[in-house]
Amino acid sequence: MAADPPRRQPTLDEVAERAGVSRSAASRAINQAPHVSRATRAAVERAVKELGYQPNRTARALATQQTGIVALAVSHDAPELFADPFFAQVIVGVSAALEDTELHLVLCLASSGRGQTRLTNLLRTRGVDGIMLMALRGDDPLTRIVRQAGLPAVYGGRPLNFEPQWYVDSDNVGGARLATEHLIGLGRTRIVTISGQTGTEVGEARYRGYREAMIMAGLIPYGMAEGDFTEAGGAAAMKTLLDSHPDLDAVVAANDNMAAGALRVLAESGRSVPADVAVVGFDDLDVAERTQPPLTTVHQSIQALGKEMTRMLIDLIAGRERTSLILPTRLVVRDSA
Amino acid sequence: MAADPPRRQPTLDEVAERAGVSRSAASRAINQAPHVSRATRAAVERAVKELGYQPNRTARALATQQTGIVALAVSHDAPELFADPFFAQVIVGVSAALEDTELHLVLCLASSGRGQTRLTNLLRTRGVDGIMLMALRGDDPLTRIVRQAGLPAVYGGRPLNFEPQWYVDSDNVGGARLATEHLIGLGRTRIVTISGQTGTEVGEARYRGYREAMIMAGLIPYGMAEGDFTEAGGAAAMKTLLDSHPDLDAVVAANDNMAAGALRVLAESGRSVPADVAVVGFDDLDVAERTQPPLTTVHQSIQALGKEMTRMLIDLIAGRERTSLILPTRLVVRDSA
DNA sequence: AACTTTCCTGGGACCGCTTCCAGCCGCCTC
DNA sequence: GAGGCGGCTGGAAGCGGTCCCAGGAAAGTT
Repeated sequence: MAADPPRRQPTLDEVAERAGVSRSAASRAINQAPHVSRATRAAVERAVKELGYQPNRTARALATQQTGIVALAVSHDAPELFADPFFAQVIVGVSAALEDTELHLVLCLASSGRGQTRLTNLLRTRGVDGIMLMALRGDDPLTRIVRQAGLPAVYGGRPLNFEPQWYVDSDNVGGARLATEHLIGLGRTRIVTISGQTGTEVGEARYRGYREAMIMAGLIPYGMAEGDFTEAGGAAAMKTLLDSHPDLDAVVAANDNMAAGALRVLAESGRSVPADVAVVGFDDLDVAERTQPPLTTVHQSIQALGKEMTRMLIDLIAGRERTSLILPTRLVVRDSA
Repeated sequence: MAADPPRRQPTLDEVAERAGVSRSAASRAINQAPHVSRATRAAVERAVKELGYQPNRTARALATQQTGIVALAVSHDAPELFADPFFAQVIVGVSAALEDTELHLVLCLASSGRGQTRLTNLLRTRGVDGIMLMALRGDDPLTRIVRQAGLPAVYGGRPLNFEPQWYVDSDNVGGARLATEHLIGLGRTRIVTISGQTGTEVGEARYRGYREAMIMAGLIPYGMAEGDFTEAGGAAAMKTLLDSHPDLDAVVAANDNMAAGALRVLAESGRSVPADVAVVGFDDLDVAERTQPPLTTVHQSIQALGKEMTRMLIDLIAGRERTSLILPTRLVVRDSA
């Protein structure tokens, strides 16, 4: 089945023998440990080179009790949702952070019951040194599983109703505030918001940011409709708001997809953006550049999120102290506001 | 650093002791091996339950010489390109196939030199039982690395200039033929094509399919411009073709992104689709449903690709015979042709 | 009742590496 | 020149499983 004859990899014993030293000495030399004479080190290095030796990962893991593997678990109702570019961005960030370590990444799509069982096994059998979790709801069984495993765990975003000990999150409140303040600075006062699901932390946080900014400016939160983070949901919410608040002059959408939906409905209703109604989104996904007009939006770096989660996990595994992290967001001004 | 006191997992010895049997007996009972009395099995099962025992993955791996891990390596010039939904689809397929096995997936973004080194190490240190490779160019150093590792390896798609022993590929030639024949069936004769990079197997194969269909219908391949699989590239190619063949009446694009670019340029040039010019794409990505008009395109299931690759790899690891696989494509007729 | 055969059993080697520890050596100090 | 101190060294005990094998008990055969 293997492409080449499965010629066994040389072992440490063989290296030691060839170098004329003991296995312990060889091990020490290979691991750059102290208490190795120059001569020994040189002999071992030569033997390693000649034999093409590579220490066996599994054996080392068994001895050190460290697998050199971290898990990234993505929990989602339907595995198809994994296709969201969001996760790809996270993975790119994670990989970047892993790049200058010896760690490898196992990816767990833990949506189904089967997937969760597999993940549980992986943790309980000590198959990984630590884990990163994304897209959890507060009541997700994964949180319990992870807690029980007693392994370092870093959350991406905060589940609702549960503050993990270690997490990395975008500053959703601050971002929404930024967006709203921008509109206020433009002289808008009848500012409504299209929120995400109120059952999610992101949804709640961005809504909170909008409210805070309004109140701090002495304005009343003018109107709100709940969306579901999709283009269609944004469109529906926009219609509702146009009915209830026909004189609105700006809208803060909790993400770009919904903002795109809102733009579509506004165009259909004959309002011009940004003249009649200013719109700002959130996320700064690709779609934001392609809407008509291009979307002013709040930028958050998903890659950075993945990278920081990974760095944090690495530190935790190494036993270093860490505290949770909230990543800044910034406003990207285009034409819609 | 761990959330809970790192209370050691119970070991097989402890289970054996508690069950009042030897370690070997306990091992046999746990692994459903034969030669275990009902009494022993029951005692062991009870002990396992009481202790919450889970065999240590690493120790087992060392003894069996099987890690229970497979790698999916993605080689790409820039890690950002990983954000292409294509890979997400592959991963979903792979995960689905892995779901009813004990195998786990490690994901390797092996674009950079660092990434390649890491992958090489993973293979040479026997960190995985097998590997799947995607998006390779024929001269990719990975092919050599993988060959040397002597591990079961399955390719997704065929690199140019090199036919791997085991691969799963979509029927690109057949798909492009299907698309072209559809246009011919519609009575079009001045059919041009926007190809992918000629340096890629996919690009070449789809171009070949177009040519074959034309020739078999007694038509001459009317014109060709090379794109790069992006929307912008497709647009540029379309402009070129409109200049050189102003009377063209149909275009076969080697993927949906380029087809979308072509549609845009056609609209700008005042031609109506499909009345003046019929357009068909390839891939059936989400974008195909959202173009104006919705795109007739060749559907290939990327998830199926991932799934089949994984099944093949599992078989190879188990020592079963397998031969490469070419997955069918089918035409999805929408409005653009 | 003696002798196979069958089924279980536990002992122990082994997978390949890390790491503790006692011992050895050379060198410095007084 | 004896005692002390460090740096290296190899032996051996681990990490936590799998699995071969010899042997013992129970069952079946004459």
